[in-house]
Amino acid sequence: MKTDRKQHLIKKLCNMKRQRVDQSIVPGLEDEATEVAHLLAEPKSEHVSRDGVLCFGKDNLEKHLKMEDFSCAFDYGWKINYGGLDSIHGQGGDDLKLEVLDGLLDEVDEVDDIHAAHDISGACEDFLLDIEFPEKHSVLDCGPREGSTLRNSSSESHSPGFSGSSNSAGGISESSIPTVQESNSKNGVLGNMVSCDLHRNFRSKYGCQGPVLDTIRPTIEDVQDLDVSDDDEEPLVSFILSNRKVKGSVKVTKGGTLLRQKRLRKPTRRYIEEFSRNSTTGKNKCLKVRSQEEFPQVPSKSQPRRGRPKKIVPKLELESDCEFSASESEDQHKRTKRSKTACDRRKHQTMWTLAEVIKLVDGIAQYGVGRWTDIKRLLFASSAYRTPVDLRDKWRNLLRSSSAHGHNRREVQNNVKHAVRPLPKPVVRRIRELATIHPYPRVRSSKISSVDYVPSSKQPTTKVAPVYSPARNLRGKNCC
DNA sequence: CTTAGGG
DNA sequence: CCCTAAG
Repeated sequence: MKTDRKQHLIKKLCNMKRQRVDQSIVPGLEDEATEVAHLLAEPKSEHVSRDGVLCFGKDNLEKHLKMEDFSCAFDYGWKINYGGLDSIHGQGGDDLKLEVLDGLLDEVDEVDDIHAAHDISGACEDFLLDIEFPEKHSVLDCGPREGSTLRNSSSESHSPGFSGSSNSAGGISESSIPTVQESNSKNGVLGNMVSCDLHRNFRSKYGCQGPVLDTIRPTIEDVQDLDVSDDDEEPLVSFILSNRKVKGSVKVTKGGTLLRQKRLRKPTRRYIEEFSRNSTTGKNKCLKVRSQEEFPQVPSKSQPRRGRPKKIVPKLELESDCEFSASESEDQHKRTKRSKTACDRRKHQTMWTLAEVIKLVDGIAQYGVGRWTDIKRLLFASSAYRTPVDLRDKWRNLLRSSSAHGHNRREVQNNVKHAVRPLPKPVVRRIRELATIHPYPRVRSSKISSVDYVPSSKQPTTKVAPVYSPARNLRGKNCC
């Protein structure tokens, strides 16, 4: 009987929520919500609380509806259920999330970003899940603000009433607080306990940064354990979890298990080797430096991922180490050298987000191929990583991939989509266009063959050609 | 220092 | 991503 009523209430609530989505404000909902919340809290089944926790991050409303009422509705499924308006807003929300995250990441609210993200909004729909991983990954860069960003954007997606501020990046921080409260009240629908928990988290989050880590981390661990088996079924969940883990300033690329893996993997054999070596030689300085790099908190702007200095520091140490290790065999010495360099240049494979790719493509469209430093300075100025060389490499890869499954088989591409990181079709199209306009040296041959490139068409396409020389000037002028 | 190209 | 050669 209780469950019966519960369901009824949930449906009712659901309807109200839909109303709310449309009308943006429905007085009296809070009361109803509280009532339902009590009912739900009583059974205290595991999944209720879990859902509550998991729903915390993104699309609370969506998830609630999905899990409780529309079990078949997932991902964008729910958008379909809710018709045009919501579809638009939902997409807008996701789109916005992209923009906002990226914008904050770059600390520059460039209009370009918005353009870029907007361009791909259609594509995002398909690739949302794929985007989210890298996207959240990049969130690492903006620790403190990330929380509010996420929440803000999430609420954007289900409450059009707030979408007024969506266009201005400046309004985000302002609107985030009230929005958060909104989210909380929605969360409360499923359980006050959860709500309380969230409130705690929020409070600590907005109050002070320090304690947050300690507060959140245990929660994460708990939820993580619960969630392990559901990871496949609930991609959003993993997304949320990961995001929260990110708040713990731990680098995470995917599911929760990776967290521990990474942590465990940190003291590599090489590291231990070095450790012992250094301790025997009594050179702690080297060790210190290494330990700093071995445990990178986040690729923050203040600590560029790979700076030129890195080259210098190890070199000096190497020299002194050579002096010290006079007794060592040459082979060992050689190995030390190699391991040192390898250690310093360890791969921090920061995945390219779709937004980044689009920015890159935009930049290339603007400045042409080969002006990597300009593109880097103008579009990736705030991305501490991503050297011009990286951009070039990425472009090379993009060319390759775009030409790989180009005109041949779209279906295959769709199949590959799941295996490899897919590239939205519009983006691929742009890449291919750019590739035809200015073929990349050397790769050109394969490129041309696939696009049926005619050399004469390159010059007439003056759209980009003239940019080349102005860009030169720009480079000189551009001091920011 | 920047770019191209190879690994 | 990394490294190196070339301008």
